[in-house]
Amino acid sequence: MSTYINTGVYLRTLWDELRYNMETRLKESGYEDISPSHGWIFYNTEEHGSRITELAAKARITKQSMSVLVAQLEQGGYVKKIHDSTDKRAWLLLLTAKGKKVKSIGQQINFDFEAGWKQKLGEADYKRLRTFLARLCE
Amino acid sequence: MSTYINTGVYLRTLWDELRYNMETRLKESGYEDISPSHGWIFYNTEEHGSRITELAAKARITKQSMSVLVAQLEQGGYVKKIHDSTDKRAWLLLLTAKGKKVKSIGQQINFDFEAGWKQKLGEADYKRLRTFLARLCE
DNA sequence: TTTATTAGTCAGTTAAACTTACTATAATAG
DNA sequence: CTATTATAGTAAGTTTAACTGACTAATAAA
Repeated sequence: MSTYINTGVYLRTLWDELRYNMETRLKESGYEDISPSHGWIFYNTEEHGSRITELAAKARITKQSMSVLVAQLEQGGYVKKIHDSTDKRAWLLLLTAKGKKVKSIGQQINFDFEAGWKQKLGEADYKRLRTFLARLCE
Repeated sequence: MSTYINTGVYLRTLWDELRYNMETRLKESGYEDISPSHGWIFYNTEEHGSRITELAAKARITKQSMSVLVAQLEQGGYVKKIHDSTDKRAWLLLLTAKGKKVKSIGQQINFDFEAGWKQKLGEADYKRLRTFLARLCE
């Protein structure tokens, strides 16, 4: 009488493992002032610069909350703000060299962790899994 | 020059959609005193009863934090605590009838949402996806 | 030119985590 | 059989990341 396990439970379990790993590894690497919510900013800040309002909307938090997170990263030297030449009210958020380094470290940490998944499923099935997930995210 | 998207990004995106849907639907159904953190308790409280310490460890939060969440659910009438006959220090947490109802509503909400995913991938591929995820969660 | 919208800040609040310190019960070691 | 240690849970206070409401400045639209 095994009960049906919602797909979301699997997603949550795996996402949680991944996030836990990231926190642990980043702390080991000496980045103690970065939290998962900051991580989102590293990942979603565009090369050419992103607006706070735009980031907030994508992250589904208020612009005030995003302002606070950004201010923390600014203090840590991970991001900087420049004036937006096309709109004098607006700022553009950019990753600094330090920020870009952390971003790539983070991506590598996830990539390494996911290598364990690849091994568990085998190369072919892991690729299929990724295709399915990508289709669902479209 | 498309860059590799970490699998975790897909997981997070989908998990986020699901959670957002759950919050919206539960509120619509009139359950405004239940948050995602409480949802975890509904899902993980065993039929025969669970200890706070045990739940806290599984959820990777402190027992104090779990105590607070449990107290809130207790006040809402979703759970009750009974003495553990095998250990006089301990309590066993149980879902009340109201709690069980909310749990099944929640599962149905997710199931309905995931039906959209099933449709997007097709029955066969969705089943494969679930198998892959289940294997990774083992 | 007034009015509405948009980008962002400031001040204060809430929720869910945290830490440190505590009580009560149980298990174990001398 | 006591003394110590471990475990279950509570209490008080703190931190963090979210929130709301009220604001300024720049821009767009009527």
